Amino acid sequence: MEASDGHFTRQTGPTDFLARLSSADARDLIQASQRKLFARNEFIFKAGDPGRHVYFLQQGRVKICQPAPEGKDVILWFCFTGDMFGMAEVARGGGRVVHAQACEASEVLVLSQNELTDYLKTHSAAALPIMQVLADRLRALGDVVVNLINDDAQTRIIKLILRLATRHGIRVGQDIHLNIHLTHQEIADMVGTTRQTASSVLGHLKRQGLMRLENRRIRIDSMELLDEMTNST
Amino acid sequence: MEASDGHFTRQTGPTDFLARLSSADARDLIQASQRKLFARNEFIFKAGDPGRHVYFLQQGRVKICQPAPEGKDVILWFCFTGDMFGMAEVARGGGRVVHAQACEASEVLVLSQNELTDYLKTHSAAALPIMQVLADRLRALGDVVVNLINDDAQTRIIKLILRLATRHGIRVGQDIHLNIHLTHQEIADMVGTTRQTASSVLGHLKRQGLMRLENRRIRIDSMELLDEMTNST
DNA sequence: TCCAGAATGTCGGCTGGCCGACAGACATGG
DNA sequence: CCATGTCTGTCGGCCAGCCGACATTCTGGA
Repeated sequence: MEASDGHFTRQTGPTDFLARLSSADARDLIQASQRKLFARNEFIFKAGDPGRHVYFLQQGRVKICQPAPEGKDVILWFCFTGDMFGMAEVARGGGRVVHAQACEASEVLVLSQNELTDYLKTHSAAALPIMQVLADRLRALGDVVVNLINDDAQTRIIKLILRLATRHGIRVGQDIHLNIHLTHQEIADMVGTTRQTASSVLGHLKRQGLMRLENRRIRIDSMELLDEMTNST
Repeated sequence: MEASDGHFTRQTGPTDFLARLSSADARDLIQASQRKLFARNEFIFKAGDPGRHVYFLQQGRVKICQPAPEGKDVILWFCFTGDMFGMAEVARGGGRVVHAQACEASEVLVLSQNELTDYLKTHSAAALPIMQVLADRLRALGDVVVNLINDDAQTRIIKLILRLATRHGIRVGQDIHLNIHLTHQEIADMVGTTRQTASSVLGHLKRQGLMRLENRRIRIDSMELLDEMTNST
């Protein structure tokens, strides 16, 4: 068991892009870019915007979600300190297809497309980490797709929690804390169910003592037991 | 390569990686890599393999699918002539999580991880097209996720067909031909339904004169009408 | 050319989970 | 510290789509 639902290792998170750059490359990136601040819930960009900038999250938390016709936005992933986002549209061209919204007050570095290509010309070693981030997300989305296709609502929710825990969880004593403010509605939207179903599944898990929600933040009591529920019931 | 210029948005296919390289870069890539042939249905790699090589499809068609616990493989996407695949694991490290299987006799260029990094050092302009390919797939998977979450079976199937047509369709007279051999089962697996439901939806569409299946290959009579069915019924 | 194995068409029963509805519990900013 | 709007728990009715089963058609390899 090596891949998707395995156990977690790095604290820096597999998503910490900035940490992967050499310190010289990171310094130059900071120098080449412009610093910007965003308030909680503010949009950094929205679907439909031109999309000529890449962002690096220096501090804070950002939610990437893709709007669907009837206002049902789907949360694709979260960005944490060190993460890069907005890259896809810059590389590929065309406008934004997703929103990027600050979950809390956040500080980002902004680089225009031209600045990025210039930077890459002189810092070719930075290309690989970028590919890594993209590759990593590709794999994560692949898992999501498989999950959506094969699993029932309860399993989807459990696997979502495990995915988040693996990527963003912090061990606190016996527990694992997820420092993401999530409503049942948002969980449902990430997993393709209704709020009601999500509520009932989460209630069920809570009653089994597998996890809690404290102030809309997930606390996991036992990854192992949660994982087991995946193949049964 | 050609995919003749009809009324289509993008011709060369957004997926044609090799076409995006400068001719010098492409030449060097071919020189640095090793040529390999695969028979129809042969696996180029399987989930669990080490995954230290990138592949460039010179000729043929390759199916990328991710295995799920109970043997229900999910087809994530297809690669056509000029496409790159196997990049994600090379960039990210870790074993393969997907299978790559030749849909027909295919010819690929193989590059080891080291050869790739060496190549990128001397051909830094090639980094951007790689990012483009990854970004493009990321976006495609995002669409799939939203589609899976929001739409019912019929709409999912129609949108799948439209996606494939947009990316890989070839205009032939009034029709658009999709040169991909697909069984109902495979369509169902891409879209998260059962074979029976897929059969019935496809039968329905055929009866409406919106599309046909000739020798397991999709022929679309009217993209417009198909598209309309997306928002109704 | 022929034939076995694969793919398709279709039916009915059954159920997971959607939908609407509402009461109670928070949490947050004034 | 309170009020209000948001979030959570839970219920019952209902239906899209799953499942199993079967007959029929197709097709690709020998």
